[in-house]
Amino acid sequence: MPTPTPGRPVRGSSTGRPLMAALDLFGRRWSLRIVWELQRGPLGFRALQQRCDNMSSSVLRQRLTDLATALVVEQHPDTTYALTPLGHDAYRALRPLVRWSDDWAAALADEKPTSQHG
Amino acid sequence: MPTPTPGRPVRGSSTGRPLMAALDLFGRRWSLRIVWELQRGPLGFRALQQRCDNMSSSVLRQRLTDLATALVVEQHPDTTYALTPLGHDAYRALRPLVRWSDDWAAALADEKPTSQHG
DNA sequence: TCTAAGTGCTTCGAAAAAAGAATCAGATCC
DNA sequence: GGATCTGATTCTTTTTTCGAAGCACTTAGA
Repeated sequence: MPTPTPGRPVRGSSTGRPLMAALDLFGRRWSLRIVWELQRGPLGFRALQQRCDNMSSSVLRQRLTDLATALVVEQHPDTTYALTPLGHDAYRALRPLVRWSDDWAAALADEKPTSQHG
Repeated sequence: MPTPTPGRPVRGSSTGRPLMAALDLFGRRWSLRIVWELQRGPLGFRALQQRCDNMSSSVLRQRLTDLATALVVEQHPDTTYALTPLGHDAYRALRPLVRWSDDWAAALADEKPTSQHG
């Protein structure tokens, strides 16, 4: 399970296009979430795990390795994990998704109202 | 494997926050890619499959169901699949990722040059 | 009508990834 | 010493994905 890297073929794409590598990296479970949770500041392994709804520690370890290899996350001397500058950029790139998810929630609530009276 | 829906607990989050549902939806393999490929116009099932590096048809079907339930994708009367308005918004929200992936590629190339001469 | 090729879609066994709990070693505190 | 944190590993089970094969249907041609 190699870490996706631009310039080389990745899961689901043989072109090596950076975007495809990014889609592979962030298409892995918990990747987006970890970036999201680290954005507010460095966290220790267990604290991060708790922030991520007590995700499996084995997977967390794997994702941290992936993201560190991808230079998105780094481990500080005090062993906490934090976003690199590149990681913060990734967060900013992902930020419009928050806005979208709110619109999405509104649209879904409109489409199928959750058993409200009217 | 229920489709993530804002307002209800999803894989990896019990809060029902829209963002967490979105992270679950797009954290599934191929979800991001499908939105990406459909952005240029409607595609039939097999054409879409080919665009997605011949991804497994069983997973494509599952993802299309997920995305359709989430009102991100819809099937036209001629059986082609297309983004809904909400889907196009999602694409726009994801677009900064392209920019980032280029920066990312540049940073990685800088960090570990791929065995170039000098 | 038979055949061939193209759809959208389904099924199923195998492989890969994730879940989840137990555990280890080191540090800290009492 | 004993309890309790920590980061990290290992192992087994469950879930997800893969990937090939096949089905039902449509179109086109002989």
